Amino acid sequence: MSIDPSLIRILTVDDHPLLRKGIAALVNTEDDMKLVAEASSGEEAIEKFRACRPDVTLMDIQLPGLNGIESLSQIQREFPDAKVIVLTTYSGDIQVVRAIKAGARGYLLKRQVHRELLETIRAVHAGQRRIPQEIAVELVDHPRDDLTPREIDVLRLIAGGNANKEIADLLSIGEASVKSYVANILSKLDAKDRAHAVTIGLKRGIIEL
Amino acid sequence: MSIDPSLIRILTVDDHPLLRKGIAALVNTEDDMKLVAEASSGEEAIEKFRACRPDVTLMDIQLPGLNGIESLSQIQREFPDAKVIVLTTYSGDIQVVRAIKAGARGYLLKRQVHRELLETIRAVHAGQRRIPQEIAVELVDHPRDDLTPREIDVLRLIAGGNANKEIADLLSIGEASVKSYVANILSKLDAKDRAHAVTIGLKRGIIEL
DNA sequence: CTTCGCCCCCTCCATTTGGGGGATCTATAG
DNA sequence: CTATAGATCCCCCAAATGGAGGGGGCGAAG
Repeated sequence: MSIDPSLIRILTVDDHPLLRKGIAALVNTEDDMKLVAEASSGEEAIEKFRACRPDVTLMDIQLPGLNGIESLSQIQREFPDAKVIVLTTYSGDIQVVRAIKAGARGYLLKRQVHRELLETIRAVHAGQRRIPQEIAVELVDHPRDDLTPREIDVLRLIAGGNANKEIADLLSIGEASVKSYVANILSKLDAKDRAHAVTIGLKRGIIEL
Repeated sequence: MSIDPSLIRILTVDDHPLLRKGIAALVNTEDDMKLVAEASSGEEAIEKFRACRPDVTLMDIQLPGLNGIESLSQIQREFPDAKVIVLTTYSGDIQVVRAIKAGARGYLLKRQVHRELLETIRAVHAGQRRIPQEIAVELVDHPRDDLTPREIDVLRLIAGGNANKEIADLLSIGEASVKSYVANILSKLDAKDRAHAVTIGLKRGIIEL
């Protein structure tokens, strides 16, 4: 029962069973990799990580519920040398910045993946970082301030079709405050109006549908 | 080289290679199914369909580029007895209605899929239809008119942060026309304002990010 | 301690939206 | 032919928006 030191033990985290199956199928055709666990939520990811101590973790950041980045940070806190590769569907995503800040070693778009996935797993396992150029550009293009929690609240309510006054009531603040939040949001997101802000917020993963 | 009549020959259409791999892995563990082709775009789907004449086609409707529903309709036109199951990520989706109108025999959310996928494949292959309740409810809740092409144009431009006057210029029509389109959009989508319309449009799959 | 960021509140005002109407014209379906 | 649906345009008007200022408190980080 000795452990082959060259065998890369992998944990996958994704809420789509089919995607996990796809990763499993891909990984298990490789001699030097082995899928040791799967998780479908942030909480489960943390549990499975504790239990298995995988060499490399492949993690979707847009998980149902609240976490994704959260569970990534927590894993990093507990296991500072955890090697996590983030998988995502969309590229233009502020989540990327957060993921990298939270300690992700690699970043991949679900779309490309084939060779890249295997290469990235091996590179990250070898201690390297793999952030695709496409994403690095994003980081330069949008060094923009992240929205504050309150601003995100407001943006979410905007997306829900609430007028400033309604937002004010819902948040128990004055309409004037809402207006200044909206102004900040538009400025930070470089949006032309609230509808545009919604589009950008969704694109960047600041809010969800 | 005789063809086993009980063997269900399957074509998968999805732009995510990993997802196709997942489906492949799942399908190939079943004795009565065989994956005979894969496509990653609408055009490719049509080609592959012509070439392979699969018994059942699993198709994602949110394909890159323009098609999805388009290629489904085209396949149905050419091969009226084609059995297509539509796969999608999100549920609240007007695409569903279109897909069903276009001749889809089954409808599945990527999320659930496991048993359901196999069951649905077999059911559809046997000539049945499989529209989950969850979706059927949508159809009742939103028997709403689909947006007209022009309205969709306008909605897309709204999402891009364009003011009515800008939309008018971009479409080379009068601002008054834009205003009436916007009014129609708000009414049809049951949206409170343009920002809300964007949210709903994205949720229903009328427009994309 | 002092600064800075976040959060809250305010006023004034031009511009834009959105909700009522209604009116042509064209193409297509019954 | 007639009805229907889509695309285009028009008016009026109340309400909301967004852009420009301003101020103040509070907590964390320097």
